[in-house]
Amino acid sequence: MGVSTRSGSSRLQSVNPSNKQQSECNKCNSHSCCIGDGLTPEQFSSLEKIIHLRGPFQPGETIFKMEDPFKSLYIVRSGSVKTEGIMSNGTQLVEGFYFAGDIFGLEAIGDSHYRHDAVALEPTWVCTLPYAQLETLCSFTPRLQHRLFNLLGQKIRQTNSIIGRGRYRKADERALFFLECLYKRNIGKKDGGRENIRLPMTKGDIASYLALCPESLSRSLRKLEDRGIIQNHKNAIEVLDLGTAFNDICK
Amino acid sequence: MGVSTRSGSSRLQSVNPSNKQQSECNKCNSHSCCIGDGLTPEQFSSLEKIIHLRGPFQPGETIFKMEDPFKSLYIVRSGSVKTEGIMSNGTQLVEGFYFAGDIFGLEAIGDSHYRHDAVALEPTWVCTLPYAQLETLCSFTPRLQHRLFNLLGQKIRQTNSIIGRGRYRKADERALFFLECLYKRNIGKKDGGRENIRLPMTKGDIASYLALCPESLSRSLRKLEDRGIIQNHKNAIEVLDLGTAFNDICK
DNA sequence: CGACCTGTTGAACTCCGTCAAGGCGTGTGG
DNA sequence: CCACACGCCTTGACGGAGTTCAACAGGTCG
Repeated sequence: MGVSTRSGSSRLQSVNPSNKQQSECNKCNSHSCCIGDGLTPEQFSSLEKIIHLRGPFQPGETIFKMEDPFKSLYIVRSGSVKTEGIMSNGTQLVEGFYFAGDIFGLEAIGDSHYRHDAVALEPTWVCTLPYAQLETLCSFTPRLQHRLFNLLGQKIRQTNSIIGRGRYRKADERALFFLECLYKRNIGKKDGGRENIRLPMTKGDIASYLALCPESLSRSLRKLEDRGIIQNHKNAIEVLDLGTAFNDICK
Repeated sequence: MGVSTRSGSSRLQSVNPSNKQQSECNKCNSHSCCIGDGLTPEQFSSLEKIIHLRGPFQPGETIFKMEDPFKSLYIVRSGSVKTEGIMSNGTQLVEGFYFAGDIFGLEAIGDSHYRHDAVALEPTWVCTLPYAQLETLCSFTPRLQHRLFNLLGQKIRQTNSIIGRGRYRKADERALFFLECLYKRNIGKKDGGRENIRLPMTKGDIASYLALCPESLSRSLRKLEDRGIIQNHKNAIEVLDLGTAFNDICK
């Protein structure tokens, strides 16, 4: 869930759709992004007909809420999104982070409503994929069906990898693993010569996502900093020696 | 993942296919089980053509291994199955439990191989659903496609519910929540007047699944026993007062 | 019978959550 | 412009929950 561990479509550059026209995704030549990979032009235009661009959402603005009836899947076009649910005791918890090219809302498939809120972390544009129409389109387009099945399988694997195995890790390892995931997505995005992981979410959000209290995360980051692995900033983390540390700490 | 929280198809009785003929599933009138819900007879027979019955697997016997190339989804016909993966440091961890009517192997969709081993917990029969053929069939059968999408969405929700939210719970709550899930599946299966939860897996497996050490689970079960909520046996747990305790402890 | 596996119990220690306080950046209002 | 409040993050001290280590009980299988 959330922070992607894949490599393929994760390099999608974020494109700022400043005009409300359909803008070109520099991977797929379409705003339908990664889901349209490998379609013929005709299939592509069918897909484009059902997709809508929505935005901009301002930081903290809600894209959909738990109570909303499930109508659409979403793809992040630019910006970033968190999803957060609520425990039976009332505490909120962050369930995923999504960046440009990521699809979200998959958890709601087969359900009547969403199970969590989706909130923009920064100025954000999204594409909506009306699900009923998408499913119909899939039944005429084996390639699209194949893509969607694969995305769902991938989502399950990601959840197992990050959430599932994260449970067995200690706080330091969780923090490091999280950074590793973000880092993989940010390859090539060097700010001023140094490799930076930008953090559009708060540290509190990260802590919640990792099932840690904010204090524990803060201490873990401090430890990593003391070891010379990272440098901790307010809205970013500077990467000094992530690779070897990762192999070292997470074995 | 694993322990199902749904209610609909969970009541599928386990059927012992003692003859290798196609045997009747008493919900779907077919060994294709829940996935074939709502298909026309012709669609049904297409589905049945690609499905194969395999078994019996003996306790501890492997149904598929991590290294195996992904070829098929599986449905538990009778008996029960655990899936277990391996952490980077080498420790094994149980990722799911599956009972009659449950589908497993979904995590492998879109991947070249399985990500974990599947092991029978007791004498077990399974149905194999060759995935490539299933996908092809889906593209001719919107209803089947719909079912499979829904199963995938459901799987994601289950994982989020049990694994995701379980992380924030304390040991006692995790144990209780796990029992609650099993109990819901076992409604109507009263052994000798008292409500029993049969445990085909070891306590160690359960502990691993809940991300606890076996000692902690043992102590948690003891606490629940002392409170008069359950009675702990070797391969079963007797339910005394689960409902109120659940509302009480998990709020 | 003894070897082995699973599960349970006790004691010591470790990690992390909780509580409390303070620093820093930002926005607001005087 | 400064004062102040507020949210976010950090740091320290403490305590509790859970892991680790060790020993043992009960069942199963050779």
